[in-house]
Parts: sequence; C-alpha cells; structure tokens
Amino acid sequence: MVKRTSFEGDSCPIARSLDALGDWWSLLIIREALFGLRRFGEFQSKLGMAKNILAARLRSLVDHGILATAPASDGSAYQEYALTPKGRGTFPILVALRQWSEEFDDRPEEIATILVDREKGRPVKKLEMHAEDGRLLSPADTTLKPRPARPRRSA
Amino acid sequence: MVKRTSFEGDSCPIARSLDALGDWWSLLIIREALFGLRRFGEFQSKLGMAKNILAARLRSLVDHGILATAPASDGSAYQEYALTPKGRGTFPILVALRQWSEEFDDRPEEIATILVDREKGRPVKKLEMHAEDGRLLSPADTTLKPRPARPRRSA
DNA sequence: TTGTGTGGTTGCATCATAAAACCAAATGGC
DNA sequence: GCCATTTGGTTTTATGATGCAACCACACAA
Repeated sequence: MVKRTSFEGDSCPIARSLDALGDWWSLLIIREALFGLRRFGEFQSKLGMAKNILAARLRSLVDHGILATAPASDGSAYQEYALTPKGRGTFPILVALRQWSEEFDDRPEEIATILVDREKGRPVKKLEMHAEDGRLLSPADTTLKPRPARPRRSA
Repeated sequence: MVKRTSFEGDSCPIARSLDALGDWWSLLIIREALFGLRRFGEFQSKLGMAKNILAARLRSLVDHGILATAPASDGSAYQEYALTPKGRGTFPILVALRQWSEEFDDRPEEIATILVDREKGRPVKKLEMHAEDGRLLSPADTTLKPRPARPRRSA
C-alpha cells in the first residue's frame, strides 16, 4: 500500500486539518454548503465535478463530522447534506484563502467576487491575529509551545 | 487528458488559492519554511516525504511565486528556497487551519503544539473578521458582491 | 406501468503519488 | 590531487486517486 500519506496520526494540527479538508474539492464543497447548497445535484451542477468523486467527498466529509446527512426537509424524501458546527467552523479558513488570493493573485482582474460586510457593502478587513490582551501580532510575534498536558486523567 | 482539474482559470478566489497550495504537501512545506527551513534536505528529512514529489512541489511553489531560489547564503554553493512576500502571506491560512484543528479535532490530545504570543507565552486569540469600521462580523454578516471594475486601464 | 428526474455506483483509462534505485556535483579527509 | 561521503536531485516502477461515461435503483408523476 502506497497510501496517499494520511496525516491523521500526525501531531501537527495543520496536518490534521489538511487530512480532513486538504484535497482539491472538499473546501469548495464546504464553500458551496456555506452558501446554502444542500443537495447532491446542486453540488454536482454548481461545481461541475464527477459524480463519483462528489459522492466520495461527501462521504468523507460526513465521516469527518463536517457535513451531516439530514433525512429530508423540503418535501422530497431525498437526502441532503448540511454543515455541522465543525463544518461552519471552517469559515475563517475560506476567508483566509480568499484574502490571500485577493492580495497576491497574479491576475486579480479574473477574480469575480469580493467578500463584503453585508450592512455597509464594504470589503471586510484582512484577518488579523491578536494576543489575548488584544495586541496585534505579526507572524514574528508568535512562536510554538508544546501543548500543556490537560489536567484530566490521561485517556 | 484527464488533468487534475486545474482551478487556475476559475473566477472564485478560493479555487485560485487552492490551485496554488491545495495539495497535500504545499502548505506543510510553507509551514516549515516559515520556521526557517530553506534547504532541500531539511524539508525532506523534516517532512519525511519522497524526494521526487518534494522536488516537484518546490518547483511548483517557485513557479507560483511562493518560494524563490536563492543561489546560496551559508557558504556552500548549494541552492536554497526562501519564502517570498506572497509566501509569507499564507500565514493567516495556516493559522486558520491550526485553530480549526485546535477547536474541532476529535482527538485534541494528540496535538503537540500550540501557537502562542511570543511575548506573553499565551495562546493567540482566534482569528476574527472585522468590517472596515471595526465591527466584529460573523459569517452571516457578510455577503459576496461582484468585483467592481477597477478604474485603471484594462491591462 | 411507463416514463423521467434524482442520487448515486461501477468500469475503465489516465494521472499523480510513493518508494527505491540511481546519478552528478559539491564537499571533506588525507 | 584522490577517494569517500553528503547534498540535491532524476528515473523507474508500482499502486492509488481522479475523471469520464455508462449503468442502475428509487421516488414521483401521469
């Protein structure tokens, strides 16, 4: 088995995230889900992807607790895929990806949409990193520490 | 050609970002680069990945303007790979991925490190989205607008 | 019950990935 | 200067993932 190198057991949280949503389609599916898409056919026609990999991705996202299948909702006894809180929690990731593209893309004129504050219609500010006390932090102001052992009995 | 479905021409900025760094290794390479790694061998031994795909990824990242090859720096006439500003600009993406894992991972006890404010040693705050005027925004407070045509002559 | 649309699964061709072998240039010891 | 070793890759080969198309099952409608 050559196995696509799963990062599931890795101790790096970034690797662990990538294990769940680090493939070509998962984040785009989540992006559509955040816009309200729920049905297999909706995802398929909107993203234009092959149905078998859509099925595989949906299954994987459900397995990872990012999507949940709801029995129905709009009459038709079909299934639908709704984001869980964990799934909605990916929003900052999508915003970060979007802002990176907006800032650094070589052909920004090809970008069709911008994310705006609904109330004012103005672009949202760049994501910022702050300390607990509110100080603005740059990458150089941060460092990694070993995770402190939680005071709970070692599971 | 079945081609890995490139998102290069896509108008969605998220898709465009994923086209550059949406594979299994690129973000991990960038993560190591942010920690100061620069040499081929350093990446290879730290990430434990096959050398051929490391070479392919480094080439791709250089092509995308995320890394740049510098002729030397530490005496040895070898090459090294340094982050460009565009590469350093991915930092919020990595932070978002990390925080998502810290918040939602099913086995958080396996996460080895936490990102802290260097000065105080305390964990950094969660990334927040703000409006231009500073109001804290939730996903529901935002919406997408078509990109306004820039007033510069069409390049 | 025959049709049609939705929601998939199955087969097959092609591509990407991974591991290991191989290789050339740069370095280091002497 | 000469040989061994390290560095920084490329090539080879096997296998898994992707993409397309065809097929299929079920719901629903007439």
